[in-house]
Amino acid sequence: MALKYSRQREVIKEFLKTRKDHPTADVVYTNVREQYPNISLGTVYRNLTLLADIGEIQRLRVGDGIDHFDADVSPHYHFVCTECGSVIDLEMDSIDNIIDIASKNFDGMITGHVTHFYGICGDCHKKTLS
Amino acid sequence: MALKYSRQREVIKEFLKTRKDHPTADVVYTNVREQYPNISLGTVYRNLTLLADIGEIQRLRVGDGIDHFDADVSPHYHFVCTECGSVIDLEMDSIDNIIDIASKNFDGMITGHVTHFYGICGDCHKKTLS
DNA sequence: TTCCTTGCAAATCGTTTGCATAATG
DNA sequence: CATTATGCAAACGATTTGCAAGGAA
Repeated sequence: MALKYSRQREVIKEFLKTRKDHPTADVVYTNVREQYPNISLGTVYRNLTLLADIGEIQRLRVGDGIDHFDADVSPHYHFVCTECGSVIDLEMDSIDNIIDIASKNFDGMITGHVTHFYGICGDCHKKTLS
Repeated sequence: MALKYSRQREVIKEFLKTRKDHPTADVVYTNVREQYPNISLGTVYRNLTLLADIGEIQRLRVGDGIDHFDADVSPHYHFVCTECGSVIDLEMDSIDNIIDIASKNFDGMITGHVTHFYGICGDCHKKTLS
């Protein structure tokens, strides 16, 4: 179970840090391949899963059926544009109180929630007007 | 594009109405097959997709990678047990105000949100104690 | 007769896994 | 040397699709 160093894992992690658009595994693969031509898709998947499991990155499921990855593991929310599909970070106040609201009439224990917002992003909205 | 009657579609819709546990396409298939032995998986998928598109049912993506379906299209929230995977309806006050909170520092237009809660359901919690 | 819907099987897509080899500690 | 990680390709599970035949309007 002990983790050993791997160049591939470092490159993947570094690449993810440079992006704020929450790329998919395939996008990671394509890009990392430019600096590391021999890397395989399987290795990318294995490392993304590993990094997500140890909490160094975050796996995002925003409803399009494809996993996205985020190097920012701090709690924050995402917006998904129904027009272009882009995934954007939202700067917003905490809404953690919704857990209390949801817990009120529930006999189990709620430990977390997943929320993402959708609509039209600023860029797509501008294009609609022109 | 005009919709024509189909026995299969009716049976699928009726079955979904009898269940409040948000079955997957495969569960729908297996169950409908008992009353309609010749129905094919493809037909089930086609009709679930069609019904979701015209708003007669709801497609649920709760993060397990498998689509669930819900005959209740009224706005409500779901709880997912991390122990047994069951998807349960929550009776809770509206949290629609989170859209306003999210919109505050955002330049696009937010039209909706998806939220689901997770934790340990009542049943699993009881089993843990015993 | 038009054309929507079906059953079936093959295809697709994202993701995982087995295996022999390479790299790390 | 023990063990973890890799590349490759095959396998996987959920879902979609092409096609010829069946059923509704």
